[in-house]
Amino acid sequence: MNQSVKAKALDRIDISILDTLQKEGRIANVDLAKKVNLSASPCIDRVKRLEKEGFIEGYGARLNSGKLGYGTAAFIQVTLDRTTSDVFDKFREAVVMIPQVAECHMVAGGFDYLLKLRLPNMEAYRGILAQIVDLPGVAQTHTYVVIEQVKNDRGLPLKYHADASTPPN
Amino acid sequence: MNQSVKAKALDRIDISILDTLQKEGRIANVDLAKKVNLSASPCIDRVKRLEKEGFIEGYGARLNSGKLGYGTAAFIQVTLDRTTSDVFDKFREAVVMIPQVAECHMVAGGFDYLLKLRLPNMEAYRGILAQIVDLPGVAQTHTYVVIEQVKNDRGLPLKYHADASTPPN
DNA sequence: CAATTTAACCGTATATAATCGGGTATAAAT
DNA sequence: ATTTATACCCGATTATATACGGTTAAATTG
Repeated sequence: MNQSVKAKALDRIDISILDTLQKEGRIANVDLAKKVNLSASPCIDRVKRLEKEGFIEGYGARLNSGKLGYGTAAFIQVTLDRTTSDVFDKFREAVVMIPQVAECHMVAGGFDYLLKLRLPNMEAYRGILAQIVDLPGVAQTHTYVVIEQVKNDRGLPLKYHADASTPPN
Repeated sequence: MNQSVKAKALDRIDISILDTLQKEGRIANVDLAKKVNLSASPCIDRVKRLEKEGFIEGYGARLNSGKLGYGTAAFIQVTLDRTTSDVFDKFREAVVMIPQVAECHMVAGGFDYLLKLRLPNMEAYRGILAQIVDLPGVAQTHTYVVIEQVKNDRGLPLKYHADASTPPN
């Protein structure tokens, strides 16, 4: 009983709903129902359940980053000078405030944090790097500029397993 | 005239719509209209226009990856053995076929590709790494396992600039 | 500067979809 | 075998999306 809402195993219809919604988040419930071979009522009940149980966290429009002034992406590896808990906390607190930092991951192996940046162009990079370097505890950074997006996440590869029910938490 | 559909500059209402939709992709048009101080008709007209002009590429549900069996993330740096065009092509073609590869970026600086993986757990990593290493042209790899997600992309930091209209392509 | 054109908007009417309640069949439990 | 629970379908009601016609304001033009 660790979840706020009891979550039973997902059946193949649930998986199909999730898979459809992660690709077509604004599909009409009527159409979603057809797709998963249900009538409208049980279909929307399932969607509501999946939302309440936390499998669906929300919905969002996928925007064209290039057309909106964020056509350039870069990754920055960050190493902190001392690995004490409060240095980490201060860095985290500060880095999340920078809007251009799209993602920040704490990683094991060689350095401490991996940041993903979204920028209008390479000129903008200068300013952002200055900000990153001045963040509390930063010892050194290494930048990798993205030349080409070969594959871009369009959701989880969901599959239904009858045997071992979908791996929990 | 490089766009398939002529796209005029976005005004502050367009930006507000995009910003709302990237966070609440399934908001009712009526409510979206209220939020941006419009009535329903011009609001839905704008949304349709933003879709047609390609600012909005689609909609998707945000799923809880942990609860769906993908609680572990890792980044893999990949260096290819020869940097000829057909080696790159073959690698690309093969890497996109692996479902666990959520993202693949070609990068400048030190190595060639940066992959982001989504995995159920660390055991699954063994199998995937074997696949990656066996991909055509792969000379060496280096893995960074994500310990903690400090910040996770919730969309672009959109802002309206009256002066220089939103940076184009 | 007045007339015309254009663009964006609003309100209303209609079509479509979401939602709710009632009833049924199936499967599990007693 | 009976009861209970679960998941489903159907139809009625409510809400929302959409299409249409008219209005205003700004920009353009004579």
